[in-house]
This record gives sequence, structure tokens and C-alpha cells, in this order.
Amino acid sequence: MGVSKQQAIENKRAIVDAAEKLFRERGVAAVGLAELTKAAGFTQGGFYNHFKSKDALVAAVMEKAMEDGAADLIAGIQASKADAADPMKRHVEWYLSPEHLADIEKGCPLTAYAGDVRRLGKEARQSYAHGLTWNFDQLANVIDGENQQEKRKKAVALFSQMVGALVLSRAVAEADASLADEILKDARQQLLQAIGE
Amino acid sequence: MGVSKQQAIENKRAIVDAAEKLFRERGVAAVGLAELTKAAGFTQGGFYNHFKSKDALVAAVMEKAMEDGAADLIAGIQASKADAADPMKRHVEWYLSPEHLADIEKGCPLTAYAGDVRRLGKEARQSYAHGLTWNFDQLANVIDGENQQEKRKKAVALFSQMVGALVLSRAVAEADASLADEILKDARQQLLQAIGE
DNA sequence: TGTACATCAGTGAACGCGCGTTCACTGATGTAC
DNA sequence: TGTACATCAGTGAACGCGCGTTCACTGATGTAC
Repeated sequence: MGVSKQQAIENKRAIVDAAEKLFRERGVAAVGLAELTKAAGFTQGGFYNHFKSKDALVAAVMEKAMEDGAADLIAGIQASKADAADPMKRHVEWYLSPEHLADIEKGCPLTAYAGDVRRLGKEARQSYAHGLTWNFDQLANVIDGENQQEKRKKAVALFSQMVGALVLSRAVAEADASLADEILKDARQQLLQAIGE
Repeated sequence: MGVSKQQAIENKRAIVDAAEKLFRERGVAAVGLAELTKAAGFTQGGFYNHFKSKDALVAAVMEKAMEDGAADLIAGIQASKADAADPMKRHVEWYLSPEHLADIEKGCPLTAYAGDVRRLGKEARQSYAHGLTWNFDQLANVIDGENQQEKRKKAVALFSQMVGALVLSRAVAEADASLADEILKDARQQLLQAIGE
């Protein structure tokens, strides 16, 4: 009650930050506004000073996730160029690493939200689709291929494989850790081979 | 109030049948017991004559989904043998078809539950992991390869790609139908090429 | 620079609602004699 | 074969709970003069 504009902006960002983590880990439907506003340091009713509905928050979180994911991808590509490394090779190795498997809170949002996005609001679904399109475009630019069309096809197929391996590996990580490892390792090996050719 | 044993068994099966469809389409958490028992033709309180909790129902549904999925896979392989067709080729073509994309209610449970299974009960997670292991074993048996280890690796990598393509395609099917088509088509083409070599 | 006041982020209780689960009760089914 | 009765699937109301959303109110912030 009586809070500076600066503080209000920080509170709003704190809601989004908490939502980004909790939505990925537990699912959008399983996270309530009371928990989110508490994490941001105030009470339930104040939520509506920042968002007109939970759905609006979901849309904002998805858009931010896509922007952050895009920034991370570009940073990785830039770093590879600086090191004279193959950007796609580096990307695959990170994507299918045990560290990325465990870090659903901050890893690739396209995989983190892949299972949930169908059930979210229209705005969030569109942000996701745009993010995926953009991701394909970026990968196509750093993949070897005879022409633009070939590069695009390879980008789509290779990224699908990365997502599938990570989704399946995460799905069984707790029940069968060695199966999760096997999936990740086999996909990594097969993808690096596919890039190398 | 006074129902034959036969009827009671059918009622239980009706709950599971309704749950199988609704859990896949809307997510486990979003489907309530009232809706499920109503679909089965009786009222909420009667649920606990059949299952000791919602979690127990989830476990039963997951186990049945895995059994049905296994039966479908075997039937497809048998049919291919009868037609002198390549079982893996046929499987890929079905898996990445627009029909399978649209039929989340009855299609492959490994993809349908891939995003949700992490958040389900222990029993359901274990059923899923066993189902995935079994699926890899079956595919390894019908894949070309120099030795058993090579076949297994190929099965894991190829199936991961199929799941990834289907998950991503379904994720954007509503927001960007042409992108969904592209993902499916590219993955199909790339997989058939990988099998052919 | 100092005062008066409008703004608006946050409070906390309440709203209706649906959730999973419990429970006393009903009454046809199906068994025991 | 006929009767008496135990079984148990289904009823429907209630439980406590947490959900998203609303709202009258508070009071420090920040602007206008």
C-alpha cells in the first residue's frame, strides 16, 4: 500500500519470473495466482493491477520465454563464431546434455512448453508458433546444405530430433535414469554424425 | 442402487475409456471425477467402488494405454509381414501422417503423454518407462543394422525423431497449420531416407 | 520550496465454483439354506 | 424351487480446500500549484 512506480515494475517482473519457472516445472494449470503473487512479495488481489487475467499472464510469460530463448540461441551462435567452432555442433552438444535435461526451468522453452502449449490461450499458442518458426530460420542459417531449401529441411528435421530426444529423456528421467541417458547419448551421436556428413 | 456384477464391470471400463480420451486431449489435471463418472453413466460418489483414488485411476489408464499401444504396434508389424512390406517404413508413414496428428485420443500414447508423464504418480511414470523400453525393443527387431547394438541405437534415434516431429507438429497445428504440415513432411522424408540406406 | 490532493499498487475479505474424497443410506443382485 | 438375507454398486449431500476474480478500502507516491 503506497509503493513507488519502480517497485511496482519490479513486482510485476517478479510475478513473471516466478511464473516462468513454476509453469515449466509443474504445468501452467497447477500454479495458482496466490502462489505467484506471494513469490513476488505481495498478496493475491494485487495481481490484477498488473494483468487483466491469468491468461494474459500466460501470454506474457510465453512471449518472454520465446524472446529469451531466441537471445540464448543467438548468443550461442556468436560464441561459436568467435571460437571458430561449428555453431550447430555446439548447439547439439548443449541441447542434448545432462545439464539441459535437468534444467527445465531455464532451458529451451520450445521443449519445455511443447506438451502444454496446445491447451494454453490463443496468444500463447501464437507466440510459441512464431518462436518455433524463428528457431528453424536461425538453425537453417548455420547448417551446411546445397541450397536454402535443403538447409531449411535439415534444420526442421534435426531440431525435431533434438526435441524428441529431450522430451522422451525427461519423461523417463526419474523412472529409468539409464534409459534417459541412453536416449540422450544415442541422439547426440546420431545428430553429430548427420551434421558432419 | 442394485446393479449386476456384469454392469459394474462395464461401468468401470466406461470410466477408464472416458479417461483415456479426456486425459490425452485436455490433460490429466483438467479432467474431474464428476465428469468421468457421468460419462460412465453414474454419479460421483460411486467412483470409489472402482478405484481407491484418482491417482489409482491414472495408473490404470496409463497401463492400459501402454498395453493397447503395444498391441497396435505388433498388429502393424504383423500386417507388414503379411503384405511383404517393410514394417519400419509403414510405421513411419502412419506415425507421421496427418491422421495420426489429429487423433491424439487413440494414437501413440508415448507421444500423447510425453509432456504430462513427469507430473503423474510414480506408478504411471513407471508404466510409461516400461512401455518406452518395450517400444524400442520391438522397433530394433524390425530395423536393418549390422548387429544388435546398431539396431538398438537406430531404433532409439529414429523413434525420438518421430516423437519430436509429432509433438512439435501438434504444438503448432492450430496456430500455424502449414508449419505443422512442413514438420511432419520433412521428418517423414528424412526418416524414410534414413531407413532406406 | 512547500502544501494540497489525485493516483494507483497493494490489502484482505469475499464471491461462486469445482475439485477429490467421505459417508450414511438404498435396494436390486445373487447366495445360502 | 422358494424364501431369507448378506453383499455391494450406486446415490446424493456434505467435507474442506484452493481456484480465478471482484471490490471497497488504505496510504505512500508523485504531481500541480
